[in-house]
Amino acid sequence: MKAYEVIYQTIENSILKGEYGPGDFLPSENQYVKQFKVSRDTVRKALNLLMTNGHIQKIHGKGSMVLKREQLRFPISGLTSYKELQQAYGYDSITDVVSLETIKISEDLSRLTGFEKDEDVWKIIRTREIDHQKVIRDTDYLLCRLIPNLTREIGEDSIYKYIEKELNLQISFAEKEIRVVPLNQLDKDHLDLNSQDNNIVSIQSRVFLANAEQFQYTESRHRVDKFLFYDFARRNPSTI
Amino acid sequence: MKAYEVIYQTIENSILKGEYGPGDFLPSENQYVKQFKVSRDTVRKALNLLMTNGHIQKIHGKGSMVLKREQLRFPISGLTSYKELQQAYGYDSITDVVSLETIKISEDLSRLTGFEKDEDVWKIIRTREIDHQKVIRDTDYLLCRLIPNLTREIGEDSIYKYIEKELNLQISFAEKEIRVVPLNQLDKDHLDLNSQDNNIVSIQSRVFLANAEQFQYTESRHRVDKFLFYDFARRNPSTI
DNA sequence: GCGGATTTGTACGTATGTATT
DNA sequence: TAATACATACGTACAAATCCG
Repeated sequence: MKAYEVIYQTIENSILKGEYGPGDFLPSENQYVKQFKVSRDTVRKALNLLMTNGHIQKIHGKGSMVLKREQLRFPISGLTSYKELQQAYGYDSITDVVSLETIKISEDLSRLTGFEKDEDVWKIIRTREIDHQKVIRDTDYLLCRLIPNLTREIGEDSIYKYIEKELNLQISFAEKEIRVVPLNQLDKDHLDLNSQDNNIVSIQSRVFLANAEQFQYTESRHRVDKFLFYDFARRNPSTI
Repeated sequence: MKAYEVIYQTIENSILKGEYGPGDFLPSENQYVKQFKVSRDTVRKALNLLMTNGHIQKIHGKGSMVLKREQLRFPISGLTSYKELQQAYGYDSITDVVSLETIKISEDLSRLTGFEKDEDVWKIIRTREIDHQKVIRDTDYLLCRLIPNLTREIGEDSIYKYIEKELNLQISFAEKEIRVVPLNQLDKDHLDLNSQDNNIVSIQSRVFLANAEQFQYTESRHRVDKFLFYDFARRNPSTI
């Protein structure tokens, strides 16, 4: 592991363990230099990561203050996958693979997904059951060229885990749009809805690898009362 | 202006002008070192900023590729204020100040807003009219201690501009939650709603200064059909 | 209010590692 | 293999904000 990653994780753990609480100041950069026997540059990389992730606020001339983060959030931001969320928060949750097939991208699908026309893609539809209610319906399109094999088992577990751990592809960034749209027939067929519902939350995202190649388009539809988006944002992005 | 900011803006402008299109590679770091007569460290800060803002993707061993960003998005993320959005996208838009008063934070309000009990705050309610329809209703709470004066005129223009330009306070980060909730009576009283609407999008945010002091709590309620959240996110936050 | 100590921010330079072509 | 380009790491110097006596 890289030096700044080791330092990042060490400090993050000490925050998560409560060794430093909200409002406390971390040791100074120079103290960490001595502790880890690295250059200040390396310490600063770790601290800047902690800052962009919302753990601390660096204050010029004072030090690095630990922030209080509201717990038990649903961070759809930052590309966290459903499976990771489920594990992190221990939801009583089941994924059901409704369908799995390969199709060719049409002109309409090309506009929607961002994939080139005539590309071969996997199309997988899944529902997510939380507390014994089906409240999320995902439709994924994944590039066959990059993900040659896809099974129902992978779909029931975690596609992201498969892509990163098995295929060793590096998922890097995503564009995402969130809207509220009318229910459609597929929602009614596959989800457990409330009688007064006429809308659903739609999250469309295009996901890219480190080489800027798009490998996924997803629409994730959430029953409105089960949807919560939490975001931590900096105004002048993460100073560097 | 700082050296890396100058370089950032120069490169950003050349991208926005179309000098480099999607898929093109920027000059290498070393070429920028020569061009701007700075160290490579400084060039890298500028390029990393471009990367976190979604303008480019740096690819190890290859270079910095310009990404295609979908245009005309509504980036509520990144703390952009309503007024800035309006100016950027030229919406035909009017802000109406419904009420403006100072109140003392009660125990309930303390839990909601994150402010300490008994703090004095401004409470300002505003509606936003887009294309001649009132579709957004904002309720802001602002700390009197930090923002001593607030007028209807400032509320009609831009509170953020006032805070940053006039008071010279540095807005730094925010936590934000987005939900879909039932309409309430105030929504019905102050907004132009569609007959079939029974829900509204609620965005709650707590906003902090560079010294980690919270100065604002806002709930922004959007008519569902006028709500669009656009987000650009990196998986391993902005490498540094 | 001032000066000095501490702490973070910016900038420069150098060396080496790793991915791509 | 060699050249190029980005990534990591170390070190130094000075600027700017904060704190305290």
